Amino acid sequence: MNNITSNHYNLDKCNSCPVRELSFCNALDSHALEEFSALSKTRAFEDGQLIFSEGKNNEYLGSITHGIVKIYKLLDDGRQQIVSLGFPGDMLGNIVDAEYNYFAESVGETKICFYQVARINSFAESNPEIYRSILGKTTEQLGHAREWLLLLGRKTAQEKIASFLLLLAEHHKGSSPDQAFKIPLKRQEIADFLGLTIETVSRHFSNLKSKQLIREYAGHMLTIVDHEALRNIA
Amino acid sequence: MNNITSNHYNLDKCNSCPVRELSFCNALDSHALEEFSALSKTRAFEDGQLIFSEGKNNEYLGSITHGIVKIYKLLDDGRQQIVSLGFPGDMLGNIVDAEYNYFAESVGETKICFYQVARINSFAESNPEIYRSILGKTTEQLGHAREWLLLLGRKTAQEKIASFLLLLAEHHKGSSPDQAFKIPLKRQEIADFLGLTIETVSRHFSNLKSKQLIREYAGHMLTIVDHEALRNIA
DNA sequence: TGTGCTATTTGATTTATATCAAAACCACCC
DNA sequence: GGGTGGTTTTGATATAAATCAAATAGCACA
Repeated sequence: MNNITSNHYNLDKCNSCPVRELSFCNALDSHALEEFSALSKTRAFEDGQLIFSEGKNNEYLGSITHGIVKIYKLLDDGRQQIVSLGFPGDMLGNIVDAEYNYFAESVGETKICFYQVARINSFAESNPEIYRSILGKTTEQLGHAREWLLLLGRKTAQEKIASFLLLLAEHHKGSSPDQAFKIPLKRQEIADFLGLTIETVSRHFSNLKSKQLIREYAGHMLTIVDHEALRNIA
Repeated sequence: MNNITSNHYNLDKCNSCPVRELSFCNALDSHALEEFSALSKTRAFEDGQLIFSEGKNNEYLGSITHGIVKIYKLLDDGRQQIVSLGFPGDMLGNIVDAEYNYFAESVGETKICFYQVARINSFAESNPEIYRSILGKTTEQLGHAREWLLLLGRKTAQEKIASFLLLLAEHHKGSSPDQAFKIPLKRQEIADFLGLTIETVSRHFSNLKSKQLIREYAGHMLTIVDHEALRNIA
């Protein structure tokens, strides 16, 4: 990542942070947090900006504060697989490997709070609980990855789509259950997340619409009409 | 897991441990290791024994010392997906979640060194570096899981088989490159690892044999004849 | 040496999804 | 308000892998 310092703003720190309770820094007490937060730099991204790149030096650990980040891998011939979607509160990157192993790209407008890995390690000398906290986030990501292994390896296209829609709905839990929400990914991205082609995704969306389980309007606003039926499919 | 104390032997501790350099306990200095090792109980398993079960209390963290463990998830109708193969030195379970999220089963004869999660946490109060070490193993597993997401989502059956064989070969690196090794999994298990059916696995094995890229004899001893070609396929 | 039992291979056929192709939709901009 | 480019939908067809079915191989044990 180049130019980490551009575009950042250090003023509204953790106290006004929207993911204060969710982020890995949550484990720190207020004294430690004050020290820790001084190490952070928040940066904003527009839609589709590359955040991390495979093979690059692993210099930063991030915490997503706004928006969504897609993490993906590529095969030589361009086939792509999204291996994770990062939502607010999710950790981005790791402090273990010497290099990044993935591409990370913003989906819509996104803000991320970055820490230098080296600084986290120094900080940890007097605050080792930060490792426990990062471990918690990593274990959570491992759980999601393995859930998706089951989906990719053993679910049908219809089951994949239903699971995906329920995953999105999970992230709008705050609002009422039948609330409409925006589908943040394009059809091609959904395909790359579910191991399908764009046409198959589109067809199954149409199918669910015609069965009245979902409705889509204004381009990409989605309402899940029949949660129960969708859960049975998934 | 029931009956943790049966079948164990505490005599040969870390000094004679075959995975001393690989396991998460490696991070500890000899003093800390002495204290830590007193908490461990090693247990042996025969082929096909259930080690962990989904939904059960997460009471133990393990380190595989001998053999292979398959970690898998199930769908309601019995479809199965192996989400990880654990080899010697790999960590089994986690210290974060309240419950196990997977089934774990021995593949062939297996030995595992167990620690109670509660005891690890007490130990960590004076030896917090153990968290950093567990984090390292967890990050490694996350990397493997995401590699497999790419495989399941985007690779063809032939590419899957080739990748699988190279993965196995990786774990016999010690021996010479063209050395024969035993395929530890049955065809059905390979299928459940690669998101295929048993017939498809069998056909592609036959195909690779007829193309002289691999040879198989004495039931399940495998030689990779043409590493390079296999790597090109994968 | 034969008798089951399970695992594996091979064959025939079906099917879900991919591929190829074109039309429809949508957002943006002059 | 009508072009322009990208995205999505829909249709026709192809194909890889699944399914169904049966033969073969391998192995434990009488």
